Amino acid sequence: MTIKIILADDHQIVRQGLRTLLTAEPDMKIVGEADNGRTALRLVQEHTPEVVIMDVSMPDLNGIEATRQILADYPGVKVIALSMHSDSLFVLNMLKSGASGYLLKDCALEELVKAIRTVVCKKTYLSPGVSDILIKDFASTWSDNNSSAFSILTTREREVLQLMAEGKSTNVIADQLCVSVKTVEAHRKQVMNKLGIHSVAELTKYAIRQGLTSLEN
Amino acid sequence: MTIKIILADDHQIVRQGLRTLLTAEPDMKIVGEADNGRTALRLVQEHTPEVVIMDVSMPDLNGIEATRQILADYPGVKVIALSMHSDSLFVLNMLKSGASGYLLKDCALEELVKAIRTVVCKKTYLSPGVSDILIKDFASTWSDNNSSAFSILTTREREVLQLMAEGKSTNVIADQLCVSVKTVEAHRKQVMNKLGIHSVAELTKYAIRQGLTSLEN
DNA sequence: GCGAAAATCAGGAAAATCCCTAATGCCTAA
DNA sequence: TTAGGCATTAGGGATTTTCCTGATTTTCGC
Repeated sequence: MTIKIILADDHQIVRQGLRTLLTAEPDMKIVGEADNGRTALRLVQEHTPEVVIMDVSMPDLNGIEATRQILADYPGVKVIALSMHSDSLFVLNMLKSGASGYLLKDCALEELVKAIRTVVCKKTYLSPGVSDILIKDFASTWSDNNSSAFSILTTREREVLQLMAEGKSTNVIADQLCVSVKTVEAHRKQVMNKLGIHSVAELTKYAIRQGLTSLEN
Repeated sequence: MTIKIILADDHQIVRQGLRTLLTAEPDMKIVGEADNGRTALRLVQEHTPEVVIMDVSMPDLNGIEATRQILADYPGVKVIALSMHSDSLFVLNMLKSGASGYLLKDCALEELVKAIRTVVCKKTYLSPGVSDILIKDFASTWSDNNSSAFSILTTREREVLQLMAEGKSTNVIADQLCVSVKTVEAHRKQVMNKLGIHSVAELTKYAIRQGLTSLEN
């Protein structure tokens, strides 16, 4: 049986590399490619793949949020996170969102094949080094700190927050989400109230700390 | 001869610890304490100390900027940077600003005494580990990348940018700098033009990358 | 000193934000 | 099954901020 795979990464070169590698495997087939989370979401609905290779930080809709939404609708899909940073916040948020694996981008390409085979067998796969991060972090701050963005904010609110933190104006956000400016304003207001933060600058910092957006881009 | 010292750190506990340690040295005297860069600046004018112990990230006016301004007026003053993070951006910007030493906060307190004695003898002192960072970084990205905030923006513009990135409104910034709102607006506009960035969110990210503000606070 | 750059400020138009209100749909507990 | 809570959507009008243009004073290097 063929394993259907979707690639989601905003760097074309990365996608090319992965595609080349994976097409060499006779029992794997890439059925779709996305350069942002929103497209990935749509492709999953279209193709119901077994596995999604998901970059953590992507513009528009990030990998963490995309993973949450995919798994809410398709709990059987296996998501493997792929990231440059071994930043613990990203790793933890990604795994909290339900990812089955976490790979660092500097790992050997062959590792990805191994990871895919592992997760389709209902197991999980972590890059060497990632598990260390987990242990260190669980031991310290994160054990019961459950006030992350993912428990206080609604899905829509997180979306709006991310877009704000990416520097988009209310107008642009409204367009992108296909709702009125007023709605976006309402969400932003709600986010600010919930977090007790009333400036875009501090909202941006919060979003970065929570892994909703990154310092780059 | 007594070495006059000024402490600038926004954490009271840190200042207390340092004070306790340094008062044990018969030839050293703390002549002033500040919890932000602006106060530090004023204290230097008042006391013309030999040494300033300067935290890198402080609210209102950060340690990097404060160091620049102090050394512009008092080139003989020795500034020793003190920081939690061994983040290379902070280290490099601090040293570019003219600091004579860089200590990590997790070093032994006795190291500070050693550092002070070293810098007053016209030499420099780096925490073990900091020099590694320098070498690694100079080798890679930083060799000629001179488009940092410190070469494009004026002093005033950096001040305004930092305050913006701390979430302060134009109004508050104007108050704090004792100028009119219109002036702050003009500076912000200028900053945005120079950087080609036109949203507070992205300005904030830029400021973080440049070490003008930190993710906390 | 002199010129360029920096820092300061004003007025009015345009845009974004804030505050209040409210309809709709969905889920849950009584 | 119905009432209530929450998420999402949205409008109107007041308020605030931003944007654009232009101008004066201050500073600083040569």
